[in-house]
Amino acid sequence: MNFYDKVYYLVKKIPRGKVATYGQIAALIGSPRSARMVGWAMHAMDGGRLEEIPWQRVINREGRISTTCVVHPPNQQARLLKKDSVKITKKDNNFFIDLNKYLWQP
DNA sequence: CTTATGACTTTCA
DNA sequence: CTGAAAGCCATAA
Repeated sequence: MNFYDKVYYLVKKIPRGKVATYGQIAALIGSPRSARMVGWAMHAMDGGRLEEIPWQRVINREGRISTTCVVHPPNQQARLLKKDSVKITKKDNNFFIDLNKYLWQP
């Protein structure tokens, strides 16, 4: 099992209505300092993966969406989260999530 | 093998 | 409190 597969496996385990941070995913994998790789894994997965993996539930430590990818715009992530019954706070063209309420705790 | 880069995090001024 | 800088580790070239 390579790094990506672990990331995808964990991301798929995030229950509906919850979110997780990059650092959290990295820590669960076993490399607490590989948060950037988690983000990279998200970027690397293209095509159908986006539909089967809840990538929108993975956010940065501030509970903010920090995608720079033009094909995965924040508004789409917000839309998917809204489907998950997650409350989104819009602020300065950025979307924030209340981690105290929605953070996933395995 | 060495160098550069990134959907991050933490620390120091 | 705010902002800048370094650290981290897996991939790609």
